[in-house]
Amino acid sequence: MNDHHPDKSSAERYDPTVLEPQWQQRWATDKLYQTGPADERPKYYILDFYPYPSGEGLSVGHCRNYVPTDVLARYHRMKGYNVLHPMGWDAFGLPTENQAIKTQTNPAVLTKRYAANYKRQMNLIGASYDWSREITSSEPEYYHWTQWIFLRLYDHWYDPRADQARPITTLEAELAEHGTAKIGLPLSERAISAAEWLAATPLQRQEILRRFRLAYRGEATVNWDPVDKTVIANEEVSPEGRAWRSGALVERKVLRQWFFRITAFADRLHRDLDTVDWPTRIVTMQRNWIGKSTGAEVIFKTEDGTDIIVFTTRPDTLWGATFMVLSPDHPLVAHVTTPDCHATVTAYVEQARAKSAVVVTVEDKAKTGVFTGGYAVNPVNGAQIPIWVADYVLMGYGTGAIMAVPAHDERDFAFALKFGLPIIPVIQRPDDAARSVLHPGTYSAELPAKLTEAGFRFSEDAGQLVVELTGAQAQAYAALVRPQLHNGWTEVVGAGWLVIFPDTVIAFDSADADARISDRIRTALQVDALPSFMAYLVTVPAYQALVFHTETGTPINSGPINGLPGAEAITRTVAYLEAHGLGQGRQNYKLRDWLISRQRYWGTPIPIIHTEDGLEVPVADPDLPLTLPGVDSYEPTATGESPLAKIPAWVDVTLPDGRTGRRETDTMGTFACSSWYFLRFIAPHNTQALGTTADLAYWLPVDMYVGGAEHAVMHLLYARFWTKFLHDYGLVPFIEPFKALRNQGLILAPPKEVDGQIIIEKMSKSKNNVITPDEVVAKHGADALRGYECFISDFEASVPWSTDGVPGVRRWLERVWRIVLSPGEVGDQPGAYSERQLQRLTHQTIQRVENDLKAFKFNTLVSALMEFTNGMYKARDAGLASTPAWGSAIETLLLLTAPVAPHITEELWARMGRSYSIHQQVWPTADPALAAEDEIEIVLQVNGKVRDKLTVPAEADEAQLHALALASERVKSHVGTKTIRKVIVVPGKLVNLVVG
RNA sequence: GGGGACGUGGCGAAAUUGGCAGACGCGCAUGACUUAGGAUCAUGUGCCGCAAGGCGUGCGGGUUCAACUCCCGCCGUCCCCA
Repeated sequence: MNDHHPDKSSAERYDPTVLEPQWQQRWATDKLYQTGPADERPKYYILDFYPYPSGEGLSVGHCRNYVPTDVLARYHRMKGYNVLHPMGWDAFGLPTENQAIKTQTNPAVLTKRYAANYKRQMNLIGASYDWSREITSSEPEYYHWTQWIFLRLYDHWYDPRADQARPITTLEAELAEHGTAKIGLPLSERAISAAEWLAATPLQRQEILRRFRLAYRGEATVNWDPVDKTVIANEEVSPEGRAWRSGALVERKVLRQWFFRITAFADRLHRDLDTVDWPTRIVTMQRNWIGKSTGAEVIFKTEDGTDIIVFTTRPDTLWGATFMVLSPDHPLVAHVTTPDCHATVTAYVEQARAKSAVVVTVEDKAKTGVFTGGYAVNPVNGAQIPIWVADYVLMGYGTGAIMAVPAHDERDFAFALKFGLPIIPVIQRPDDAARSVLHPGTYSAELPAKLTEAGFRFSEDAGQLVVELTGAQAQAYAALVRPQLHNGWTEVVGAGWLVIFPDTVIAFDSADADARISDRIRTALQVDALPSFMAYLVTVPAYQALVFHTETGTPINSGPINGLPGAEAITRTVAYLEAHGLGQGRQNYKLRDWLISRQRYWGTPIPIIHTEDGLEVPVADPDLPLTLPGVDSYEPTATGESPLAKIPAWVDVTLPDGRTGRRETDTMGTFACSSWYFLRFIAPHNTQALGTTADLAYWLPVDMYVGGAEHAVMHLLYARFWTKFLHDYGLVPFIEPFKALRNQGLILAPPKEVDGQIIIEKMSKSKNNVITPDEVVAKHGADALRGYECFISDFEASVPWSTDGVPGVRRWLERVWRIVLSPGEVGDQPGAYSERQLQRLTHQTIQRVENDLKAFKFNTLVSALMEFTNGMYKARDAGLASTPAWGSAIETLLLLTAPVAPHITEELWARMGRSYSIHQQVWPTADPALAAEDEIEIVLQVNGKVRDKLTVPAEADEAQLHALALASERVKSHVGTKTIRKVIVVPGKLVNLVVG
């Protein structure tokens, strides 16, 4: 190669717009990225969240994850892995359907058009997807298997003893023999006897099995989206009660809907989060969503012996339960209400229903509730406690009934104060803090001196004494104070809990004591009504911080569990309840079953037929896929029925046995499709099966799954659920679908200045600030775009797009271009850079790039390559371009850069006469010996400040460094006459002299 | 209200996890070269100061020979849950 005027010849200039399409075409022709079958190589399955194709196409923000996953795919191919890197389309769903209605176009046509555009853009940026495995969830070849899984779920139940899903036939056999006796149902669920099962009609049996099937149709109060005219899942409702997609205020309706029994898998979904390499943020969000709590069901009996089951996470506070609260929807409300309370209770329940029918609101409203007139018995202490109805207890959580322990639960405390119910502390404060207030004129003049003498700390203000105590001192304090009280009373509050009158001391330890204390105080205060002692205490400012706590601790006033440590108090109470038939331990979850019904056209049809006599008949496997009919109008009906209901030719069916029926007209929400798509990439064209177990076992789980954090709960939770079910079913041998997960940060619009203020907002079509990959590629090429997508910032950080960033990366690529094609023969700075240095840089860069890839640090990976390139310019100026180290450096630079910039490296590889394709070469191996430094720079500090730097052999030991540091002139001048007190030597790093 | 994350030059950001703060890039400045189509190359670029030197990772404390990093308390931004 020659050095004559290298830069100006146009043939030599880097022109991505010419070379990129050429190589893309060649790769496609050669099927370079097509993944073969399972083989002996280790596999690497790297997957992007499959996108919902919209008419707007991809922005540079969408490429934020497509580029890094592509880099990883290319890297792993070069490392010798069998790489699966597929792409498909999440194609069913409302946006496309709404678009179809608006434009009077078939949604399948729109989907094809949008997906084709996405695919074009992905190819434009050089993504190496295996397009032979492309899937589209709205096509019958795909949703055939969505329906197939639905039917398997329908045909299974969850056996809590085996902790796995089993065929429904096993349940039927068990019901015929034992009923539900051995299944371990929660107390709050109605048991079925074998006799009852055997005597049941088919319709009754269907109702019983519905309680167990993993896919079931149940009546439920659901979230109705009045804009999209469909039901949506709880997860799709925002905390403000708005629909996730449409933004409409959600209404509540009672409808028959299809559900998946995800709650059966709640514990495994919670537990197995321990086994995945996911961002902790996402793991925490999933845990919170599942909301596991451990506690107990407790049986409270009403006066007539009816059981009311409550769930509590704090069985240790049972002795402090001074009233009960039922949800307005609780079935026993009418039963416990006495005739004279009937009118108020009925009115309250109706009003509560009306409130919740409008909006799902935040639970922050004022406490409301009414007394039913009924009483229940506290099972552990026999106390009669009133039963109230209040809307702060929700039917959907726990059992819809609670025992109220106002001394240790915030909502109960507020409720009890508002309605004058007794509040009895039953858990010792862990800090044992207590206080006593002595009012002016109630105590003798000698008391302050006596308190001081006895060692009590107190403050005095205008004759009011506030004494700081511990619970342990309460009795001694009472003995000291009582003789000095000549008027009124005082009390020990917080721990120790005593009321001290001149004539007696009363322990505040029961509802009974509460009544006696309140009586005396009421008389003393000369008030007409004082509902409870606590109602008085909360009016004393000095007591406010001490009257209430929610911590676990040692029980007091709690009979047999008094004095036990908190955790043991809970287990002992549960054991006590179980031994006496008063309750049982139980896990509870906030997670609700997954509502899958959508009253819309553009979704997977649910393969169930309803016969005239009310029975559900699943569509037989050979009749799958059950395809969507072609229709002219996609408009949803306002009645809560899907548009499919208006197509008799599709809806009305005759079964082989002659019965007639109607097809289910609800379709499945799109989260059903996305709950298993990662499995279909293994066998996208298999018409006989979803996939074979052997292939699924080879390719899965997904090794690296990359997408946005907005799917933290819904998609990832559902996909995990289906995976666990298919594991129990025997199709797949793994329990978690996604081994590792990473979330890309958002790319925002470039900052713009409006009225002197810098504004950064999200890219959106409506704000007209979207930057497309098309425009960037046209200007600077795909490789520059890819490089900048990597370089822009840490992968997980949100960051505005900078229009100046791409040219910077492009300049680097041009430098690579020139250094490879026109290295020059002689440099003008001979000796400034050594061959050994170039060699070291080469091998250090291999190490850095590889480490950065493993750590998902694509930004520092690119800067390592830039530094490598800069180093090569230095080497060239030093005249190293014809050395062996040079050739190796050039080759390494191209190989390391190939994943980030596949086009330019392929072109340069070819121009160097190397064999096609660079993407099929072996990744270079770093030699630690060649990467090692033989000289390093050591920092010399005096009192922690850098005063000098030394270059020393890398292996210099502590003693040598010590000596060199003391010999440094600059160090000496800073030490001066001061004494050296200490010398810290960190070999390879620094020497710090501590003087003074 | 509870939980979590973050806060570093003019800008995007690095920092092997307690050891030289600001790598790399953008921008800017100066120079070289050139009939410049977003050129290229070299040098410089945290702040204050003529300098010696000092000050610097949101603010205030603490631990340590040594703190962007660990601890405590504030302030601010964002996210999740109520």
